[in-house]
Amino acid sequence: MAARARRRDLAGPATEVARDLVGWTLAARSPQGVLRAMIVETEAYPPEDPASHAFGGPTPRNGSMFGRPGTLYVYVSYGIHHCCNVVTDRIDVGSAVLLRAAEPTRGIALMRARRGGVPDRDLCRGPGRLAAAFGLDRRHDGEDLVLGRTVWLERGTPPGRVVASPRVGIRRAVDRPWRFSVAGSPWVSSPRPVRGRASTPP
DNA sequence: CCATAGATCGGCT
DNA sequence: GCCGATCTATGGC
Repeated sequence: MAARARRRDLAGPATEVARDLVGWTLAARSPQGVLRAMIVETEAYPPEDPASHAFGGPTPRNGSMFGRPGTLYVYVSYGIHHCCNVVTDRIDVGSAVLLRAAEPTRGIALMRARRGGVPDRDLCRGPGRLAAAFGLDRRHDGEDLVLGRTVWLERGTPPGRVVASPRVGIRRAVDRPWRFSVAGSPWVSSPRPVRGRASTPP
């Protein structure tokens, strides 16, 4: 059924992989069952990007960003939330894609339980919410999404046009349209992409 | 619908 | 000390 993401699918410039990952599925196995959600929003953080955690070189926090393509990088945001990234380039490069939002497809009951009765639309709408719904945290940092049996990716096709827009919540390099999302999807986090940036909305 | 405050941790980008 | 790749609750229009 679902074809797993291969190493070569995830290897390459973050801007390209970020666009490719829209429409793919993030999957995780827990004692209570398998969770799946279709990725509808990503952001690229290439190595030369001043807004990237990897910009200043490796540290204990971002070390997994410098791993192989397909490595999972999970960091703590604002001391409370967790955010999940897919490493996309060769070892020691420091390039990743932030998973920002997804449309739940399997294990929705478990996601609802974990997310405390929020509307279904908000289960995975936002990077912190996505990590919470999947139960991912710093313990999962550095896991291999290509060979991993608890967290992995499956290839897919976007359900609509993929549009580019400026990234959310950063102050440096705001001019780079490195946020990719499914145009018009209700599962995409706000602010919604501005029309007419790099692609045309429906 | 929008704006704002507070939570709470690690890096200094 | 300050600020961030965030989210939630609350109060106002």
